[in-house]
Amino acid sequence: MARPREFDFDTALERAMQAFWAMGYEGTSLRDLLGAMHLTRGSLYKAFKDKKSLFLLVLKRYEDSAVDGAVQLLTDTSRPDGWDRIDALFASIIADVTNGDRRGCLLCTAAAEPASYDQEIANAVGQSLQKLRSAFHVALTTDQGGARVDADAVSMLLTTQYVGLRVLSRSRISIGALSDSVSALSLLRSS
Amino acid sequence: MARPREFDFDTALERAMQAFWAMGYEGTSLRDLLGAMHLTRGSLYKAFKDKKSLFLLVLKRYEDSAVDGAVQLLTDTSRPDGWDRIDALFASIIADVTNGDRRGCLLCTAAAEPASYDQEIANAVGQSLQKLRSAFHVALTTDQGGARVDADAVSMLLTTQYVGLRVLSRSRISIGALSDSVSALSLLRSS
DNA sequence: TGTGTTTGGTACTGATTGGTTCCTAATGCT
DNA sequence: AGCATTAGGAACCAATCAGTACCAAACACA
Repeated sequence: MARPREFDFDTALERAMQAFWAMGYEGTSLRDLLGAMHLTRGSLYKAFKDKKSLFLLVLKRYEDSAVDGAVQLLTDTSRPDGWDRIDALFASIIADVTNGDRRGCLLCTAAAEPASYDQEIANAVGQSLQKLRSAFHVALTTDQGGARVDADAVSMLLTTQYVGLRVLSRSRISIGALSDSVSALSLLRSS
Repeated sequence: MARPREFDFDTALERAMQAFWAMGYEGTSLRDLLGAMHLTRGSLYKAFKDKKSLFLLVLKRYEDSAVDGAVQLLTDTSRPDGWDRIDALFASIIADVTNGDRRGCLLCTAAAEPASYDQEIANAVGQSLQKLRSAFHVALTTDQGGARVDADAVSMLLTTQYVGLRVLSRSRISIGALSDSVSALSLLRSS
């Protein structure tokens, strides 16, 4: 009934995510997006309404990929030791940086930006972080050592640690320093 | 031998710091700065060269005020219990948010921004964070309970927590969640 | 083969970006 | 008083910002 779309919506969204991931919301201009997504203005605005709407879709996509990936890792009870799962998650953060990926986390970057003054963006970011915290909580309470009473507090500490590490990943901090931070988490294991 | 400056350099710098603190480096435009500093373009560019140079001065000023304040708190050996000092620092972070100050930390915000891709800015940020980590280290090794062998790792974990909390402060996260994170730090005390 | 509908692309919008130019005003020194 | 030097301020700069208007191209359906 009408001309079909020439580009793949999902591919374009993925590319937009990569751009926002590297440069943040304000830091990514429309030109950047058009280049990364291989689109022209007309197509972008027709398909995604405007920059903020696109970013909200990207946040959703990020939650469905990166965040849910972390959540699955943390809640995978086939690995009976919850702390093993937590260690694995933080090890993957270090591994990213070791592999030269210093983009950190889209959500964590967005949280620091003025973009977070926008209610819809703040809600999306907060929701994803809440998901992450809940997953930490699950890992702490499905630990083979048994549920701990302080899981609420520790899950939040781990979330804060996640955010801190991801933000520091974007700076030129040494991998050794990041590793130090992660290794200290073992002190929380046997409590 | 020439016309004297009509504005106070230090006051203007302080005002620039407040502006950058609230909106980040990229997020603060020249118009914002001129308004906040009560200057016109000519004065600003004559006195501060350009936006980035001004920001580097601001980072220095922030280190000399906010960071050094935290360092002094952490290294004040008149309080014999190092963990008391650490608790006091984190309590002040919560207090800021409780008092409605959700600006977080200038350095932490800068670390997340694309601004950190700039070497000079990244160096300044890294240096201040290193200062903070060293202060945590001092607090851990001048603790009345005696020096601990894992002070390197724990000091970095605390630095990461600091960054994470300051970034989350900028989002709409609840004070309760932030408090949870801080309260969990007590688990690191007796190890 | 039209006809209606949506796409892709270009040109354009007004506003804003960081930065410069240039002139006048204000001072200290001679 | 006159001169050198610098501050303050307005006008101006090209570049870029996000977003819109408009038109031809491409398709489904009749």
